[in-house]
Amino acid sequence: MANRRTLSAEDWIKAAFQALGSGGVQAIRAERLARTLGVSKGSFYWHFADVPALHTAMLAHWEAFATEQIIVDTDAGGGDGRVRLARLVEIVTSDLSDPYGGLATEAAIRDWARHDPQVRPCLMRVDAQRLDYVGGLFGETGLDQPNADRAARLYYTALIGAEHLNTSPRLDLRADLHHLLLVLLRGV
Amino acid sequence: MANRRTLSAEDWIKAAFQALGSGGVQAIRAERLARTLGVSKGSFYWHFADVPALHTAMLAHWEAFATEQIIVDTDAGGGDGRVRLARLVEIVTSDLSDPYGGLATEAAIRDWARHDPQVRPCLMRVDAQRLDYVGGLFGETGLDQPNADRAARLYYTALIGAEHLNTSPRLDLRADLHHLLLVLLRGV
DNA sequence: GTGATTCCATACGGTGCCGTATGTTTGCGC
DNA sequence: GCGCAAACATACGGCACCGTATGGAATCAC
Repeated sequence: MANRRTLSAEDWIKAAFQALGSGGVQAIRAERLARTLGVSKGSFYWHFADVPALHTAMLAHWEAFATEQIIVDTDAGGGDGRVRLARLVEIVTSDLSDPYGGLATEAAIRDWARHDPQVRPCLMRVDAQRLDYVGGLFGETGLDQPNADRAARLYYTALIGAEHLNTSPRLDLRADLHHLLLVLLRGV
Repeated sequence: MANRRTLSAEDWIKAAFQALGSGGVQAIRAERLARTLGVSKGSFYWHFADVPALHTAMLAHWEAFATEQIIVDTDAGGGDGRVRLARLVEIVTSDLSDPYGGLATEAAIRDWARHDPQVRPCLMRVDAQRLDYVGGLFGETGLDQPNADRAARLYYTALIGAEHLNTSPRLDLRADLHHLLLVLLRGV
């Protein structure tokens, strides 16, 4: 019983993302999370009005996090646009599963948005911001605007696809994605 | 009360896919489906032992369907490998939502596999068969084996990505995917 | 120290679902 | 027309969850 401090809303949100990643949206339940955190559900209903309130809090956190996380992770270590674009492949093909930013979380939210119209605009904003960022990186390499934008859309699409195909360890897409990057960088 | 015949297991499976596409795996419930079909749940438990039994029946149906559906749809209308590969773009970017083969169903199953280890091998087999087929189409266009395989992996990955990005009507990936196909067909 | 506020526990009624057990109708064999 | 099996309906106990209501400990305000 080392840690006996009181819980914060962020603790609940983090646990909720853990549940989201491992079981989908339906796994986010008040009583279940309470058991995981070792408290009663009375605690939950003090921090949140109800489960939908937790949902919106999660979305707000994730939107702020996911929008800049890709930028921070990609810029870490420096390098020019080409190097940073290549780093995106490593990020996507590595299966680090930390909340909030893990791949399981991302995939779960993308699936969540498919069944909940409230989530869709949030995900669309994140995608749009990321596309702008990736397009900027392609622009840094010397591509003109239309080619950079198209390369960004295709590259981002392939990365999302790889994210959803990582269930199969047989097909290792890392080298393929690097090759795609090379092709796209040629402008064509 | 026009239709008063008795239900078959396929009727239940079709309704279950409908629920899967619109609400995810957790939406597949015996009593819920019974209400949708206008019968009681006693009917369900006559056709299936329990809900997991329905799940396995669904997977068996989907595996047989999804494996050859892409082949049938793509070959419909004929054409050489290049034409058929282009047809894949139209299939993926169109949002026909019929069970079983709809895009929502496909995405839901791909998400289902992420949370249920029993589904994973089924999805892996489907992906492998489709990759072989797409690789064969690229081979028909004159690419050598390694290039055809790599093109198939990248093309299939991008198609899957587009499938999961179709929540956003803003980015119309159709033209981009056609462009990617042109690039991949050049061998490189 | 005591009043208020924070943070949580406990207890409650209600709902939706599961799986089973058993009754009921319908059609077919003969 | 009778037995029989298919294809349901009905009714039951049980579970997991929701949200609320209320009580209690712990901490701070002053």
